[in-house]
Amino acid sequence: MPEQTIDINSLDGPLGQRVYAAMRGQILDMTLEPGQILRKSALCEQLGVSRSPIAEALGRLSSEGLVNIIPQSATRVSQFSMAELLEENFLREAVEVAAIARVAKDPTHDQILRLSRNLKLQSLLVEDHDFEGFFEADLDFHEMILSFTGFPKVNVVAEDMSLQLRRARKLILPEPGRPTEAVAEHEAILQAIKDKDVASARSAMSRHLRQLIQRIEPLEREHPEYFRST
Amino acid sequence: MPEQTIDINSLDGPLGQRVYAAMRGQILDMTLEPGQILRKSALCEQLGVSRSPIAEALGRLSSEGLVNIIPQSATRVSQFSMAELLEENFLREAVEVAAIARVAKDPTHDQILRLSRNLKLQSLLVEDHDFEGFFEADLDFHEMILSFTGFPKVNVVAEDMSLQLRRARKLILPEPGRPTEAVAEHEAILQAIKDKDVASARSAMSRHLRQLIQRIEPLEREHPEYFRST
DNA sequence: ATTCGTCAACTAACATGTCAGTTGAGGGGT
DNA sequence: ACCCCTCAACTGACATGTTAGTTGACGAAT
Repeated sequence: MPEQTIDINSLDGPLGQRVYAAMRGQILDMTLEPGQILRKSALCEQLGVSRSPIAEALGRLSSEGLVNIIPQSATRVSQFSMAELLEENFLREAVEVAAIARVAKDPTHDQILRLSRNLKLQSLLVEDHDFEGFFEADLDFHEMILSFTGFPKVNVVAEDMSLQLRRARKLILPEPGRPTEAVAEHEAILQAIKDKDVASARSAMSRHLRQLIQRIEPLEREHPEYFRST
Repeated sequence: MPEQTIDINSLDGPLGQRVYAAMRGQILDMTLEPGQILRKSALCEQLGVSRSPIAEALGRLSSEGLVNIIPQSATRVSQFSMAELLEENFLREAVEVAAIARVAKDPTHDQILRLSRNLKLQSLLVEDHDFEGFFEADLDFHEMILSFTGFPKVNVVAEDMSLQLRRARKLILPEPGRPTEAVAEHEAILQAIKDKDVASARSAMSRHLRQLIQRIEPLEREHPEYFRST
C-alpha cells in the first residue's frame, strides 16, 4: 500500500508551515485517526524533509490540542473526550450567539441580501440531494454571520476553539430529514435578523446549534475507539 | 545595566516550555515592550540555552500572536492595534456573558458563598487602598464564574483569546473612583445570581465589561509608540 | 546632491549529530 | 509459575553546523 500522504509542494511558505498545514488538514478530515501514533522519523522520509520542520509542526499542533506529545516517549493524534466536545460547543455557541445579536441589531441591506441568497442556494441543494454542497453552504452561512460583526478574526478564532467539534462532525451519519430541518432553522435566524429582533435571533441560533450536540452525543458508544477512556 | 531577565531554572518541565513560559510572562506584564526586537543569539546567551528551545518558544508565541516573526529577517514583540483590542473584548464578553447566564440559571450554595467571600475581600482591599490586591481579587472573581460553568478549560481559552487585552490593561492609569465602581458592578452580578435572574445577570456582566474598553480606547494617543501604524 | 545598484553582515530556516528518558521484552531470583 | 530487575532499542529533546533570504549601508553613476 503506497500510504499516500499529502505532498508538501502544493503549498507555499516556510517548510514548517507547510508541514503544519498539511498535517492539520489530515487530522481535521480524519485521514489521520485519533490515537494513531506519529513517528518523527517515518514522517521525515514520507515528506522528504528533516526533523526540524516536523518538530515545529508537531509543537504547534500540540498547542492546539490536535496531538498529544508524551515527553521522551511518543506523539499521537489526540482522541476525543465527550466533556471536551461539550465544552467546545458551549464556547462556539457563546461566540455565535453574541455575533448574531450584534448583527441582528442593525443589519445592512447587503448583509440580508447575501444571507438570503445563501439560504435559497441551501434549499436548492437539499432538493437536489447534493448534501456535500449543502454542507459547504451551511458553513458559509455561519461564517458570513461571524464576518458581519466587522471583526475580521472572529471566524478564525471561533474555528480554532472548536477544532475537535469540527473533526467529530465528520463521524456523524447523515440523517434523512436533518438538512431540511437545518434550512428551516436558518430561515428562522434570517427572519429574526430582518425583524431586527435581537432576542429571537439569539434563541433561534441557540436552538440551531444545540441540534449538533444532540447528534454528537451518541458518538461515544458508536466509536469508542476514538474516545479516550479517562 | 544588568538587563535582568527571568531565570529559567525556577520552573520545571522541558526546556522549550520553560523558555516559552518565561517569555510569555515577560511580554504579558510589559517587561518586554511592544515593537522590541528579539534576537535569537542574544536570548541564547542570556538564558544559557541553545537555539532549538528558543525557536520552539518563539514559534508558539507567534501562533498566539504575541510576537511577529518576519521570515528570514527579524522577530519582534507584537504591537497593539485598536481594532484587535475591540475584537478581543467582543470575544471575551461573549464568553463571560454565556458563562454568567449558565451559572445564574442554577447556582449552588457553595458557589454563591465563594463569590460572596471574594466580594467582601474586594471591599476590604479597596478600603485599605491595596489596589494591587484588589486587582488580583478582581481576576479571581471572573475566573471563579468561568470555572463554575463546569467546563475546566473555559477560563484558559478565555484568557488565550484576550491576551492583548490583558497586556494593554497594564497601561491603564489608576483612576480614583474606579475600584469602588467595579465592586458595585460585581455586587450587581452576584445579586442577579442569587436571584437566579439570568437576563439581568447577563446585562450586569455586559455593563461591567464595557467599562474596560472605554478606558482602553484613549490608550492609542497616550502611547502611540505601542500601536502599529497600519 | 540624489538615486540606484551592489555587496557585506545579519537573520531565521533547515539539516543533522548527540543526549537522555521511556518502554517493553527477556532473564534471573523467589 | 510469577514477579522484579536489568538492559537494549526506540523515542523525543537539545546542541550545533549549514543554507538561503533580507536588509541597510556604502559607493558609483547621473
